[in-house]
Amino acid sequence: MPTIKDVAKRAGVSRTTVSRVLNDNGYVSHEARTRVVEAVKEMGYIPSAHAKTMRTKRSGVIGVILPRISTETASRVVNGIEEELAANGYQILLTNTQLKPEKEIQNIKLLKSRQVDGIILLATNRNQDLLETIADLSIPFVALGQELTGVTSVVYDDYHSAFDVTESFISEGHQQIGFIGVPETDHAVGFLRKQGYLDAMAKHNLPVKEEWIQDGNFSFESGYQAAKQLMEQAQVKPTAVFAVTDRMAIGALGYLKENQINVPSEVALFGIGASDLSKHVTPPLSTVDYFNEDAGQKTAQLILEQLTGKIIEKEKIKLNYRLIKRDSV
Amino acid sequence: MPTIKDVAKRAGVSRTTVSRVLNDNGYVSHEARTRVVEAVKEMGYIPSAHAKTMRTKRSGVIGVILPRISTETASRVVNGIEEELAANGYQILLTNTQLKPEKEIQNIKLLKSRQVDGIILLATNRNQDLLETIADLSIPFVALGQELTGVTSVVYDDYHSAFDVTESFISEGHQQIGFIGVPETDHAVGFLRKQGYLDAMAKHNLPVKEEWIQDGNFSFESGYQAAKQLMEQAQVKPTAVFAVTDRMAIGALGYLKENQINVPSEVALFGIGASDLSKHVTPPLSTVDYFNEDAGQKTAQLILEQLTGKIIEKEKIKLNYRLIKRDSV
DNA sequence: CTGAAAGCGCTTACAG
DNA sequence: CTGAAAGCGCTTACAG
Repeated sequence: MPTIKDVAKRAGVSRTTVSRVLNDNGYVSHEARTRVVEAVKEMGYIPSAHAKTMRTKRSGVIGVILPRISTETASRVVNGIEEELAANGYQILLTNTQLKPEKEIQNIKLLKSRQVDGIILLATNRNQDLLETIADLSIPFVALGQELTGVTSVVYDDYHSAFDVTESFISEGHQQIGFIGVPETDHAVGFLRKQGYLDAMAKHNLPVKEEWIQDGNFSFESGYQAAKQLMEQAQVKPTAVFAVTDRMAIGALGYLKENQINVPSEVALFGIGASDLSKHVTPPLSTVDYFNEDAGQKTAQLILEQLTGKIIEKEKIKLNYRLIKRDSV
Repeated sequence: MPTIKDVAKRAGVSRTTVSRVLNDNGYVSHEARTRVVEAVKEMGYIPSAHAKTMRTKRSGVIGVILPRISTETASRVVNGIEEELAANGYQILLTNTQLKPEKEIQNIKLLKSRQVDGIILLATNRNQDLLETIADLSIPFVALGQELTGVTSVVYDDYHSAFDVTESFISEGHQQIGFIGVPETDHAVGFLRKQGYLDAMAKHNLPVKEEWIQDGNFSFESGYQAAKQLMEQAQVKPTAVFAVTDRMAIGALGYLKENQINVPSEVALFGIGASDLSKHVTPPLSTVDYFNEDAGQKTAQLILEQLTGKIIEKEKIKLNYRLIKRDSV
């Protein structure tokens, strides 16, 4: 691998001059510039990003921490982030935590050791350890998906969207509404969405049976099992089911179809996520679009603002959403 | 940010000693070690990966170039790669080309400038420029998805799987079989799968009408349009349709259902990819499982072998596949 | 068992 | 317009 020294020698100039040509800053005579450009091309010279980073304290890389790499949501968010960041000359370094909270902290340190200029975390919890690690960090940081205290956060409107879904069921005449959630350690998906459901029910004076509330774990299978519980164990069977993710909703749909329970006439169904899947199952699943790409883009913009020093104080941004009603209701 | 110098001062030793403790190599007295470990903890010292890379010429990072980040296939492959690489102490740097061939070369250079120890490319074409760029590269390189001449490649068995799908239709009595492919610039998906289809037809002396062969572009919509062409334009209508990707197959399914064409009794349907989607549409789609995670893992293993110098000559690995027959046939 | 010094490949004041 | 020199934060012979 040729270095800047080799290029300098070949072009008959100093390293300083080569650097100036490469970065297009400072005065360089036309003739010198030409010789350098030529040498670079001839030698196939590629500057070392590490040396540059070390010297300038800027890597041009943003670290992105995902809970899991192979989910539609994550993919879309990353697309939004990537687009915005690439347009501004930044690259992404992706890591994933396999949903293990301890790996979040580990990954933050790893990214820091790689001198990333900022970190975006798709958050799934609000552990104290995590918050402390972030507080100790001296680089721009944005959390997406959970509101973290003291941290610039972009969040979906989990509460209101869940509220709206529930109210939409109610407005269609449903009174017994089942709920498939996830554990509340995931504050956004587990707690807030459930709260939206409960508050909507309460607002319309509809009692909620304990047995109507089931916990899943994001998987199809857990949605299937939750639906089974709902339909086989409950004294009063729900006429509508709200699952907080499309995957679980579709798992539930599988159970219902398997047992000849018609959707929507016997049980109406709603999910969240606007996944490709939701559009193509039969009947098409009603769901909530969280505009994940926009979320990624917005998050990237916040990082960029911090990077360019435009903002100092921590921001909280709540995103829009949209109910998509399809034949499952 | 504290550096190794600060730690050394605090611990009352030289940088050399700190380095030895950090990397656990060379002799260090128990006492000195203890002081260093303590200083590191107290100061929250995180070593600079860049400085280390620069000095050692090893970054511990493997670059992975994806055509698109938000596809199920890519996600699964990355999962397989990540798992294998992480287990061996390597990290991943992801980039994506947005399906633009010129960005493949650009990304290779970018990764090289970041001193990655190796590169994995999920390939979509076999351009001469690309091959030359790879040949000039002096680091381990593995292509996945296309057989690239002179490059260690891991490929799916596009030809035989397509052959088998077609023969499976034939064995069920189908004689008019439509085909939804992609342009042949994608040698694996465009050319080989079509060849498998054609050869299976030929083997059974079944003529193939030109109008039975349609090109899509991987999208649902293109599958929909292709099916429309197939069913509305063809003189002799197919009784079975083979789409080379699940997305296109499901697009086709959309068209068929919309037009009350029963699947499978009027038109049988097969895809490739074993996507989540395929399992959950109605009727469930028959498809081919390419075991993407295993593919990623195998690819990572090849990179690791090159990294540790176990192999020199270029390898070609063809992966297994499995037909999954569901109610769409 | 320990440390001084060189060097990885860049950029950036500084001096001319 | 140009270059010599210092320095970014590490590791690694080498010498003791």
